[in-house]
Amino acid sequence: MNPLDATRALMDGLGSEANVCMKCGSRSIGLCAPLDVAALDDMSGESERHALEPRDAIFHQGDPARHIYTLTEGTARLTRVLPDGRQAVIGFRFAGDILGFTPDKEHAVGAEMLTKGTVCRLDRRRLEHLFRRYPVLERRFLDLCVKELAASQDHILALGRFSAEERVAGFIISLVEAQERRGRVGPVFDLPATRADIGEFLGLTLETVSRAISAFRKRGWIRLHGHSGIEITDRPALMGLGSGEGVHAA
Amino acid sequence: MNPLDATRALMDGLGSEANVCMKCGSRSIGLCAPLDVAALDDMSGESERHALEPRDAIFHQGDPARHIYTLTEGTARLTRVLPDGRQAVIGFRFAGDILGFTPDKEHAVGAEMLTKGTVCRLDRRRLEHLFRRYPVLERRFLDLCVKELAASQDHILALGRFSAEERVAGFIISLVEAQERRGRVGPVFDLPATRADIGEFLGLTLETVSRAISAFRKRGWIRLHGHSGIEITDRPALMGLGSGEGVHAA
DNA sequence: CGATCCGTTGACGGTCTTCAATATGCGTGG
DNA sequence: CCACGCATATTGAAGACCGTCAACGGATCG
Repeated sequence: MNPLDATRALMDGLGSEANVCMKCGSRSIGLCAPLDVAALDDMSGESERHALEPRDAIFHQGDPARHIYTLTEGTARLTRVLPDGRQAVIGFRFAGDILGFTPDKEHAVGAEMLTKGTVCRLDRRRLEHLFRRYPVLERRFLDLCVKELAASQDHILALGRFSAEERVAGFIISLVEAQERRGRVGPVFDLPATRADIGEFLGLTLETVSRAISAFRKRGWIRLHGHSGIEITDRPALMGLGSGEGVHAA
Repeated sequence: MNPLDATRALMDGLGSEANVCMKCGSRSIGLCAPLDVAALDDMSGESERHALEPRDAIFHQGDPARHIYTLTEGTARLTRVLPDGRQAVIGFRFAGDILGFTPDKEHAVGAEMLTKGTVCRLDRRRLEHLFRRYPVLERRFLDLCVKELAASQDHILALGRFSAEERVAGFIISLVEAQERRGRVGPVFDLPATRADIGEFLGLTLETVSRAISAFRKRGWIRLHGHSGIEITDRPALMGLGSGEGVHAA
């Protein structure tokens, strides 16, 4: 995997294929891809939808892990907090991604909405049941999980070795690519996270993120449209910086 | 999971149960735990052992992923390199851990020995075959993979939010706990990685790692025995620092 | 016994954080 | 529709932390 794909894959998280799941509506569960119609029916029949507002929690760190969720609309962030209150954003999740899957008793991370949206909730025991009935589903979880792991490792690489501007550039590119993979076309893309959210994801302060974005703007690499619109005007430049083709050339 | 467990679980990686695998000898493959004797026999019959020296590569980043490996003796590191040559150590692996499992065509990380040791090599197609014959094995991979993912997320948290000393303290604690879980008792533990390796794992330079270790020594928290022996003399202090009970108290 | 690798320590400089002030966009209610 | 107020973003200045460069010390091995 290209290091540029780091955050991209991370943010895609579990499930990013584009096919339609019966009850969940327009956007799909990547998981459903290998299932036949009967299985989809099973799965849909056992899930319930919930509408959520910005800042609503889907689940909290430490909650008993009784359900898994599919984010069907909107954007969410995964967070992890330390005993002393410091917090990090572990990743962002978009429509089609899966949240809260763990073999543990409790959720190790919390999940909160950044925008309005909806989730599909599936009881964990029912998922186990589905695993037994459709073994291919379990294999799919395994594959997605390994992909996610690779993405996390890329993020580790970025946090450990990238400068502030490199991280922000990589983040913007991954955000754009994630939206393109979901069918977005226009030159203006969504920037659903605040500077603070981005900073907590990249291990930077919000000021440093803001300065990096301003620098890109001044160099003519991007243009901002309001508080949540971003246009890429020099994609190669951003990609070069964000994928580790640093000055430290080999 | 306690944030302190971050690196610990990461370093344990896939597989840490203590039971004996037929051919691999003394230390076990965690994977084998749920299998019966016939299955173990199958698995052992299809693997081959390799002896390795320090700095030997087990596989390189980009190699076709044709095998998976069980580290049966010794310590290894997983590395990932950037186009410009910058490198990060993604994690350390110890006896009993699994290396190189991926659904992708190529290895996304490289693996090299830090010490002398041996690995058990299993053809990937044979693993797929075993998955079909013993479905519980696949489920085990999934669980281990999710655990590993949680560990990576803790490492992300550490890289993004911990100071240099906090990271080094957390690393030492996890190293010690990993060895204790493998049955090591004495007050003196093994430190199989160089300052440079530790630095590349923690996103620091070797000098900064050295300074942190010196600081702990001067505070009476640890004592060094030669180049690869470390004794913990004030464990609560190290644990407090390494688990994020920072000054920023809640 | 010299060579080499690894670790330690010091001085200096850069990057990013911190603290602070100001500006801009956005929603609300007049 | 415009004015107001709040949240978010921007920008500046100062300083902390860590990286860089460099010299030295100690251990191991041939």
